[in-house]
Amino acid sequence: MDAVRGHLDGLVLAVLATGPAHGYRLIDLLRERSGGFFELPEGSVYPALHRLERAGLIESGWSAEEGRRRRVYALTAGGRRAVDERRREWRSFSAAVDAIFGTGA
Amino acid sequence: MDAVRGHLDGLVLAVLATGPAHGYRLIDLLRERSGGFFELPEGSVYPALHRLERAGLIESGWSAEEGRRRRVYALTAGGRRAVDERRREWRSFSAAVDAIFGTGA
DNA sequence: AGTCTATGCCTAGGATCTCTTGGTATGGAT
DNA sequence: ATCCATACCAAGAGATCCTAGGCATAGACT
Repeated sequence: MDAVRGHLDGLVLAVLATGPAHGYRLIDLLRERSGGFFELPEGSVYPALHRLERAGLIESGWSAEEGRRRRVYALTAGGRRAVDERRREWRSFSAAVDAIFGTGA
Repeated sequence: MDAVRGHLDGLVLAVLATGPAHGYRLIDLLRERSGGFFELPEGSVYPALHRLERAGLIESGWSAEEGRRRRVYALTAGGRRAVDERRREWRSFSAAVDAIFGTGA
């Protein structure tokens, strides 16, 4: 999934905008909501989560239900603003790329 | 323009699919056809062209008209196939991202 | 004649990001 | 008892884009 490069953070934020989730669950949600397109390895998603937390866009807490340790992430106020920003950027970007590729085969 | 990461090669191929061009002109075409969105520095585009030529997707020749030296690039047969492939990949990818971002603000 | 700007090519190095590969641990099923 | 899914993490490799330079010619302006 090298094509997500530069867009992964926005995607993670967008999923978390629909509710808190832990890393492993997030990978499932990204796959499900993309119609199976995104099959992201843990080695991509976990670093992204740490990055976003360092940036103050998400925050985490440990959940101990069922005895399984899970780090659950949720958007901060800044994160909620960031989602809208990333979505706007994505729309501009994809419109630009669409214009270049045109309506070919 | 860090967002193009991973998609620049496809964009370059798409522009060259509409006719040969030299590097400097390519930068103009990318800006014009994207409605001013893509303002790519030479340091991004020239390496991309060299990459694509090494990969056999484009080929170049020197043009000396007007005394100005220009390296003009054109798609190879493999390059023409690659454009269609890249466009399909882009469509899949952008549909997946759209699905994740949803129809929010 | 000299200078400036636009055109036109190029490269080295830094920064960032994703992926590969490996490790650790628990819970449930066989 | 063993295996697989769940669940977290980190180190290092690889790829790519940008910054910041360098070099050269043509045309315009002073």
